[in-house]
Amino acid sequence: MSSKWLSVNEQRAWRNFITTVPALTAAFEVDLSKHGVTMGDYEVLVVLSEAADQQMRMCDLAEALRLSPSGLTRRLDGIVKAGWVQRASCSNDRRVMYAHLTSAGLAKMQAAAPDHVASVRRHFLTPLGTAGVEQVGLLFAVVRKHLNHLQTT
Amino acid sequence: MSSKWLSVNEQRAWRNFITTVPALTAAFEVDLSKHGVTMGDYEVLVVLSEAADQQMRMCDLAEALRLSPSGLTRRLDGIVKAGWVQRASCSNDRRVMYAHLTSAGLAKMQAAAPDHVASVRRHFLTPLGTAGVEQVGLLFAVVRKHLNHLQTT
DNA sequence: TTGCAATAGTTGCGGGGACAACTACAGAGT
DNA sequence: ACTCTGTAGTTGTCCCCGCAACTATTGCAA
Repeated sequence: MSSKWLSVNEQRAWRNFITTVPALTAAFEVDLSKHGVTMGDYEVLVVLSEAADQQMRMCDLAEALRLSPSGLTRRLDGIVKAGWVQRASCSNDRRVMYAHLTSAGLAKMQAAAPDHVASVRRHFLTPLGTAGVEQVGLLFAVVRKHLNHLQTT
Repeated sequence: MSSKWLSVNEQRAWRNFITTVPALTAAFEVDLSKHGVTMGDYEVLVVLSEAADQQMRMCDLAEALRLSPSGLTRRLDGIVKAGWVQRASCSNDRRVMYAHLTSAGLAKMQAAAPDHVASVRRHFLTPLGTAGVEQVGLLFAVVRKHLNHLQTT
C-alpha cells in the first residue's frame, strides 16, 4: 500500500494536520496577547519557573526551548527589558550566564497560565474529547520517539 | 473534570503534540533542502501547480498560503529569482498581478514531490500506523472545524 | 462626471531567529 | 606553567514575515 502517492485516508490525515497546526498556534497567540506575552515569551517563563532556583544556564535554556544560542540571546533581550528575567553571572564558571526569573516574571506567568490552559482546553482538548486526548497522547508519543531515534542514528 | 489545570492524560497529549510538531517540520525541512527548496517554496509550487493555468492572483495565493500580502511579495521574490515563478500582469484588471508557475518551477516541484511524500510517510504516517492515520484524520478535522467556527463567530 | 470607498500590490520599518565569527573562560595534556 | 581543545555567550549579517503607509486601479454613487 506504500505507493508513490498518498491514499485518501493518508491525505486526509496529513492535510488536516498541517492546516490545523498553524490555526491552532495562531489561536493560542491571540489568547496570550491579552497578557502582553507571545508564546515565545510565555514558554521562557514557564520553563524558568519549573527550574531549580527559578534560573537556568543560557545553553540549557536554549536546548529546552529548541533555540540556537543567538536566538535565545535575542529572545531574552526583550524579556529582560520587560523586567521578567534578569541575567546573572555564575561565580563558579565565569563563562556561564544565568537567566533568572524575577518576581515580576513569575507573577506574569502565573497571571497568564490559567488563561493559557483554558485556551488549550477550548481549542484543542475539548474538541478532541476524552478518547481523542488519549489517542493523541499515544500517537504523538510514537511519532516523536521515531523522530528522536532517527536523529540519534 | 475541567479543573484549572490539566490531567495527566491531557498533559501528555498536549506536551507530546507541541514538542513533536517542531521536530516534525524540521525533519521535512531537512529532507526538502536536498532539492534546494524550503517548505515555504515547496508549498508555493504545489498550490500553483494545482491552480487553473498554473497561475493565481497574489491575493488568492496569499490566502491559500495563510500569508500577509507583503509576506507573499517577499516570498515570491526569491522564487521568481530562482526562475520557478514568473509575475504577469492582468489585462482585465491592472491592479492584479499573477504568479505563474514556469516549466522550471513545475519540474522542480515534480522532482521534489516524491521525496516529500516519502518524507511524510517515513516521519509521520508510518509511525502512526493505519489506525493512527485514520484517527489523526478524524481528530484534526474536528479541531480545525472547531477553530473555523470560532473564527467566524 | 466627479468623487469616494474598496481592492491589489509593493515598500519601509521592525521583530524574531539562524549561521558564522568572535571573545572569554575552563579543563586536560605535556 | 603553557598550550590546546572544548564550552558559553554575544554580535554581525542575513532571511522571513507582519504591520502600516503608500500607489494604482476599480467600481459605485451622487
